[in-house]
Amino acid sequence: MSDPAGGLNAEQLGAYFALMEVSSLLQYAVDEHLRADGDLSYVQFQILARLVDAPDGRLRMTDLADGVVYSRSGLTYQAGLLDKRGLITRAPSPEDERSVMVTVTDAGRALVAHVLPGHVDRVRQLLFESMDGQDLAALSAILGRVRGHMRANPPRSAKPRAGRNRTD
Amino acid sequence: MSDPAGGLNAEQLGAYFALMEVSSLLQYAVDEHLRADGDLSYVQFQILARLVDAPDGRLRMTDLADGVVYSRSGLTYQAGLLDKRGLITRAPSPEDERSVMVTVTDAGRALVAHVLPGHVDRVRQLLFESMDGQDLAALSAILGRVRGHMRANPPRSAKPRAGRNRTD
DNA sequence: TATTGTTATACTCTATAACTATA
DNA sequence: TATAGTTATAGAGTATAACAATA
Repeated sequence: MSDPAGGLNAEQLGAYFALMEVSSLLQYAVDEHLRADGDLSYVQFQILARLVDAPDGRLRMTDLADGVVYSRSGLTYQAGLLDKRGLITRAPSPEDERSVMVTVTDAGRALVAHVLPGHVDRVRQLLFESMDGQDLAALSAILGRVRGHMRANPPRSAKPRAGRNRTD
Repeated sequence: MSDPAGGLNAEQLGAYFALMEVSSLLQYAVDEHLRADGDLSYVQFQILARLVDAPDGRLRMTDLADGVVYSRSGLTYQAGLLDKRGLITRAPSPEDERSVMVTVTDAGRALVAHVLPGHVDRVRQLLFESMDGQDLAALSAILGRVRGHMRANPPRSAKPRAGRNRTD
């Protein structure tokens, strides 16, 4: 039942396509809003939001990189942009001189606060307006489980390693 | 962040984050596979897959553009790459000389056939391995409804128009 | 040696506008 | 005039590898 000819049945295929289209449209809409309302990409917003949620508004670069899928250099690039705009500051960590502590500035907090209502509003309008409480509970449960499964089973090389691990 | 004004409750926020993470990881995994196994981006795979599904393996550029969110020039760019590799051909439509008919070649069909099993397998492993029949039915129903809602309510300007634009 | 982060570089992708041609 | 598609161009974003500094 779950593997006809090693593939997906019609319902699974439909769910897959629906998921891709929904997330794509949602991503597009949210990105557009963040850009128009705060001149932020979704990645930049994620970085700021994480910092706002962190104790003292600070995180190490490495901690920031976890969850944001990109490479280290990609994070450095984005952090550079945010730094230039005065939304974050970077300073070497006193505890470990190799690390860089990233801190949200007041301007950064203000921008997140400015952008958040509209952001959340788009998500509600697009994603939740056509769902009732039961749908929400079901979706939460399913996606939560899937997320856990995905985190546990990185398909091949979800994240690049620094050292050995070179086979091609 | 815990109480966004007029926004989402904790469960909604959690579902939103879960959706974004799941789709992001799935997109990443699928993209990686397509690139490794067929040197195709997800967009290119979508184009080829649409053509394979189309009658006679042919579609106009405009028809291809619908559903693939990108701009016309973006589609031209991608089609150019596929053309160069001999996976599609392009020829002016006999019916309407303005249109360009895109056709999958045998090589294009072969590549899709080559890549599809692994593609579908990744989706099954990542997305459906942790779901039972009930989950699948619920997810299908919910996402199908959300998709319909999203298609009916483009947030602002989901697709670019040729003529006059807003001034904000 | 391993880890943290930056830089240099090259490449992919996307969007805008100007352009051609057909209807 | 409106539609279909291409081209030129510019910009954002990402990945890789080489690099420096600290543990």
